[in-house]
Amino acid sequence: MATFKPKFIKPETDDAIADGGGNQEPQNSAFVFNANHNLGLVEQRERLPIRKYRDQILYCLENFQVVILVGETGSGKSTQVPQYLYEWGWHSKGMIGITEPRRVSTVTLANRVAQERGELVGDTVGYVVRFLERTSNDTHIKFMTEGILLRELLADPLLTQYGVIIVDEAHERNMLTDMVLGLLKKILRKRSNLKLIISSATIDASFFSEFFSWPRSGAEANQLISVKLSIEGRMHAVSHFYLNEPCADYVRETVETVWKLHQKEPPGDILAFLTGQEEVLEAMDLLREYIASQETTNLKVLPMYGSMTSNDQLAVFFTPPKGVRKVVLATNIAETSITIPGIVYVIDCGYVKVKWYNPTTCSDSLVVVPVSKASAIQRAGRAGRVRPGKVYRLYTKQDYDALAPRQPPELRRSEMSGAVLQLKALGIGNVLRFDFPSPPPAQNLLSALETLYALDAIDEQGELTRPVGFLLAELPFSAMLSKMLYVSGQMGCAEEIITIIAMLQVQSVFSRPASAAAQQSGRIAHRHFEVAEGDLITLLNIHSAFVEEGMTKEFCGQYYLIYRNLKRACELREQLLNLARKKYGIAIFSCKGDVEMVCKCITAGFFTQVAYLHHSGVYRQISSGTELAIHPNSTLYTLPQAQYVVYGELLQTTKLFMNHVTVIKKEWLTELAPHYYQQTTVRD
DNA sequence: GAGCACTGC
Repeated sequence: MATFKPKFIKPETDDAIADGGGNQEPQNSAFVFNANHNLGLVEQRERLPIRKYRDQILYCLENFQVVILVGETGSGKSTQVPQYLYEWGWHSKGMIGITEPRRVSTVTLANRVAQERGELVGDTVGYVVRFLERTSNDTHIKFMTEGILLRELLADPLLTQYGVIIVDEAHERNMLTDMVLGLLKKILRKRSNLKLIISSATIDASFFSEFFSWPRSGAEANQLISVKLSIEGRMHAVSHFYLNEPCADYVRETVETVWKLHQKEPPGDILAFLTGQEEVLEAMDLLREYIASQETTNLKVLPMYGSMTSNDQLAVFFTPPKGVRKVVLATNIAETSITIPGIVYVIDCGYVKVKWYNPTTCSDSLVVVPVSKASAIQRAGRAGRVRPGKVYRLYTKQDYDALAPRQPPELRRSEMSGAVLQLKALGIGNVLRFDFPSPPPAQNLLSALETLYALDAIDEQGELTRPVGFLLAELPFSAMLSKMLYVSGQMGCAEEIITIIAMLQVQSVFSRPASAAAQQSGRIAHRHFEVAEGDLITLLNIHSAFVEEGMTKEFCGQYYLIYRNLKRACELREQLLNLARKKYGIAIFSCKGDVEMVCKCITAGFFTQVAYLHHSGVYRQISSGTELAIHPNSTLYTLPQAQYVVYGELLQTTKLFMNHVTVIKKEWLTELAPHYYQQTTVRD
């Protein structure tokens, strides 16, 4: 099509391809193509791209304390490097520990490595994730989640059991990754015999090598601490195309690009990235208009976003019939979490929706911002998995060049009270001076310290209090929920509070179907559990009903609930009950239907997050007077407004919305948090 | 009347 080509220019040099070749394998692919799947395990190991780097890796580890391994997951580094170290005898200096960001990959990798060694997992190769442990005295290669290593640090601050630590997927820069890296830096300076391997994406390698460098004295003064090692990957080349001029409406531009691509380009499926559900649905409608204008339709358009039911999501994994092209309009879910097969063309709108913590209002904002280069590269890489592909970026080459290298890491965008508590428990007195890989805004740390002080977890000097502070640091959830649990032990309703906490740990239990009719039925079904006290008591009701009805899928189907999440909440609940009783000595009693008691415990955790009904008819934050609204997802949205409520979280979108809302009585505030609420500050 | 996406102790 003549009108199509001039819109995009191909960069004159191919350095855009070289630097943006998509050399990043998704972290947690649902599908990993293995060309050697019918070879024996030994031959498979020999054929992996990483094999030819083995001696180099071992050499670097002999000579440097920190090795930064740059390359993709498909290169086999997560499974092979631990084995190379073991085969070379590194385990004689202590265990080889590998941290992973997720439970599933931890278990899968351990199983795979054990299998390659012809052993059962739990022997030489073991793993530890929350609630699951497969290790023995013979375990020398130990896979674990980052959270587990952090917990081990509490008992063994110098990690004396370990000779080498491998931090896998470090470029993800989760909150825990950053905590672990900051703490490891401290340890490495004290223990010169501890080695660290960081697995990273290209874009972050220099950052890590700068972070892991510090002055040394004597003969070693000029010797570098870290070294970078790049491992080539197996991706196909991706050609990059840009707009000549910025576009005004990227949803429309996406649709037009899909259509032109479809007319002009050879077969191959299309994946388009948009920022949210609303845009995906809008683009679907626009594209349907194009399709309706044609006589024959050989284009299959599919949406893909997180809140779709998993059944609807499955549609994108099917191969379309011959002669039909599949177009997937997706949110960021397709960037790393889900790998859609058959994609040859990618359209990148250039924006992403992110959550951002605002310490002045203690709320999260949901904002649309330009993507980072790392994301743009990751998105483009989705086109090069099956054969050479093409990416169409709906912005100019100049705009691309000006993009930030990466999104600020999670730790800089999040509420910090949990992290601060952890650091305090590890003996780091002044968290403002802790060496974070990317320091969070001081404001975020100060706001976390204020919260912890209000919860009575730290004293005026910033020291952890006994018993509350130390208990809160040990409990595996947020400081406010931990406080709630602590108080519930004293008030005799820990059973109910543990249920509520477990329900809050899992993703939403409410199913939200795509069709309008089903949405309406779902809403009516959910009303069955709703109570005037609010969302947390509603969750309590759902849990009881689920258990009473035999925890069946049928029950969930009938009431539009997500079985998978409810079942996980029940498992979590059982384990929390055990943990609270055995490890923390919390008395587990049920208040047997005394709802007021449960609401009081909720208040004891959330008392810093209170809103009162202003005479103008809107809610205001009690501490600041800021206007707040009940989130439409809350059960209280449709009920008459109560005078006082506490909330679990604030989200800024079109308004400042309160979520997880519970109705309270004003008197409880001065009763449960007298140090925080002087009688006079509680308004009527 | 509104919902980027995840993960962990």
